[in-house]
Amino acid sequence: MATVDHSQNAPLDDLSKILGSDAHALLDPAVARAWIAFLTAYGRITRALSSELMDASGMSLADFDVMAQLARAEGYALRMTELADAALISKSGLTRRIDRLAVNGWVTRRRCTEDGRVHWATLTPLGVKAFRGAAPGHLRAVAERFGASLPASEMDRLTRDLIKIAAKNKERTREAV
Amino acid sequence: MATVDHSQNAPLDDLSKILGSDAHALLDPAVARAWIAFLTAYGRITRALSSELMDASGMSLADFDVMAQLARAEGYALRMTELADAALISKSGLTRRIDRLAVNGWVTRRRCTEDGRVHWATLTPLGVKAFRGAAPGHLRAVAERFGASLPASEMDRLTRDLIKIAAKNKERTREAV
DNA sequence: CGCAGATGGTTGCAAGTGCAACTATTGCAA
DNA sequence: TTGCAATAGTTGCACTTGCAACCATCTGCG
Repeated sequence: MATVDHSQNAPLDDLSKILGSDAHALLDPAVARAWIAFLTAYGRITRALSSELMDASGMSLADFDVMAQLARAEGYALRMTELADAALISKSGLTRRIDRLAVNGWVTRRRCTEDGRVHWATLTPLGVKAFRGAAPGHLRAVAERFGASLPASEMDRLTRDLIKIAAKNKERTREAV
Repeated sequence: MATVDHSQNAPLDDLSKILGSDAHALLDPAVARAWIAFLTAYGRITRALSSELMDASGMSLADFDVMAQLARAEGYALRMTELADAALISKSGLTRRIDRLAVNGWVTRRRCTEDGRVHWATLTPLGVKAFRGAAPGHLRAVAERFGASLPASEMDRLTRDLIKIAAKNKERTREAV
């Protein structure tokens, strides 16, 4: 899940040994450092949050995401495709995730009467309860692990930077770099 | 891979509906926005880089990471455990990844003569060649997708922020939030 | 009508993953 | 020496995942 390096010291200098001195021309060392920090931060924080959430609520991070999407939706319901897009997972991944959530009784799948192709995933009352149980601990954990690392003034700037990065990579199709 | 929300507008306000007004007490809305932006940026960028790398070099992002670690190591060799730590994957995951890289002829596994428990994973000449072939495109893609999103002045600040976040989550053990 | 093409979801498959249990080897102590 | 604990890696297992192929349903055009 990480690339190039994970210690914070000049990863590109190390690669110059094998790539030659044009390594710096390919990737600015400052960008390389940021990239490594990004991957490291992501890996550590999701690993920690994921096991905390699983221990506390028997819910994977992906489960929580899907349920959170439903929780904020009108009537606690979304079409499968909408939900997959919102949760950034593939359609097939969602199909099986909903299967599992349905086994827990947290979500139901209803065929749409107006368009027989469409299925609505809906949070059940039990699912609402499970989400209400899991959310406080998880949100607090995000606050602790992610929010508390930076002063509030930095947070908005970080958000802006990340949104720019996300925007630049919005395309789902990947044409030549 | 995302949590709470993926659109940029006030995710916590949406959750107040189900969690009650104390949602804001659990997680500052500014932090929630940053968190969502973080997850979205990560998901999009790794997805894009991953398929570009695979198309161009038949190498997964994880393969590249492992090979990059070896590329920067003394003699292009590392012990299995060192390598697993460096690449942030589990020992078992590394065992199997090295199996696959070995099938390609990119890496070999040698038993250490001094300590029979230890195995050295080593980049073969073919592996060096493969890495040299893959790296320029991948590094350029990182520069394009990640680096080019922000002015150079922002990049260092972003790095500092991310390092702080990573540092806060360094522990491998997860005690109560 | 009626059938081609688009759209929504699910399933087959071939991976990848981590945890826990296992094997091999070493090091140390009685 | 013998034996046991620690260390390095691998393997069994159960679970996820995404892609591509597939089935079901709808839409629109002839």
